[in-house]
Amino acid sequence: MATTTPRKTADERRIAVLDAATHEFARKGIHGASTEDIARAAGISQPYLFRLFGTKKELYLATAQRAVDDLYAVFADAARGKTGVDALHAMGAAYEGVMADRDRLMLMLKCWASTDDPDICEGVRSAWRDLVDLAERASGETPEAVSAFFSRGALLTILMAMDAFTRPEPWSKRLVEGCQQEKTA
Amino acid sequence: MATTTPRKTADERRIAVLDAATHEFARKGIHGASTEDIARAAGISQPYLFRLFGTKKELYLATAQRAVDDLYAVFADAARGKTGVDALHAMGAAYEGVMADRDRLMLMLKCWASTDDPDICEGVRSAWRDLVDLAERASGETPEAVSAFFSRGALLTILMAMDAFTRPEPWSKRLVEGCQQEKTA
DNA sequence: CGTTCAAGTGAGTGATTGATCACAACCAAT
DNA sequence: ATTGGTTGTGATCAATCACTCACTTGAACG
Repeated sequence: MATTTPRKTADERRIAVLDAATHEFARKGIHGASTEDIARAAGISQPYLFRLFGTKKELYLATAQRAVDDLYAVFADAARGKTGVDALHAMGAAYEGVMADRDRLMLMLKCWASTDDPDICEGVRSAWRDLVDLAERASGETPEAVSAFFSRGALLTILMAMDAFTRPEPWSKRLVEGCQQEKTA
Repeated sequence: MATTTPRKTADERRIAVLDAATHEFARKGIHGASTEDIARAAGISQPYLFRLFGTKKELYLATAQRAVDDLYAVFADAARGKTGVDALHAMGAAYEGVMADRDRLMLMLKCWASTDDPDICEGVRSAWRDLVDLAERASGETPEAVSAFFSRGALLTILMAMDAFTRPEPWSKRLVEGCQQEKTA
């Protein structure tokens, strides 16, 4: 009656753990989320999580890295073959798709706010450096336009973090609309 | 030889605790900071901290509330007697002064990213509602202008969180300059 | 002095958590 | 069938943390 236990490769488990960790870290942050909850959500035991990732912080860094790598890929795909404001518009439109994945965006926002840990801070800086470089190279636009692009992204991310889209209010709707209307004049 | 222990009022102690809590919460967040560290930094024992604030979360909410109240007062002062874009410019200039207080800004950013707790989330929403209302009423500007104002503030806050001002890099300088140059055309 | 109330703390507690280690189960190859 | 490597876990530990309780110290007042 012993049920056979189908095994999976360590890489499959790693992905499952990263998925679970994205969800948990996005809600409770690195200090609030527990490795036990993550392991349970990933369907493995907690000791095995440490075997796969060594340390809670390493797991956190890996989770954040995957999120930002995905975002970079999305932006690069969107901008491919486009130049100027077209590239920025395409990236902006792509970001709206990214925002559907609330966990991933919340995780990144939490990272941006995690200045206490130098390793996390360094990862965030290099991620932003890459994203800014991509936006500048793909669009060839002025610093003003690039800044406006990232400014809007920052505001939209914060608005999404405070549930402004699932529980909209007049003021938040106005902010979002003001964000989307770009120089229609 | 027993040194006299000069006593202070509970309100004085509360302020000292709020100061210490602002610093600790700003760096490590609500889950990462410990009440013992906060109490020590405030110069009192940890049990007395609980007598003064009841709960760690209540202390966190009080700390965040004070920070946002201060910010609101700064904006209201800056905009007093001004209208239109002048009001927004004055508020923007005042925000640069606010950014000198890194702890307060980091605390607010951490709050914006704290979506897991409904109480904190509600406080953040009402704080933003007040700030947006103030900016709209004081300036009377279009949603586009108000959104641009808050967008820039969001980006600058995130940039400050990742030490972009104390450890500037070319890409971050470009972003900041692009933020400051507003419609010079 | 004696009373009273607020300020303040030492000592502890139950619960959680990151991390470790010994050990078991499964599978492929010789 | 034995070997060896990978997957996977139960049990446990040392530390930390939010929070409590009993208790003490100081000051103002009659």
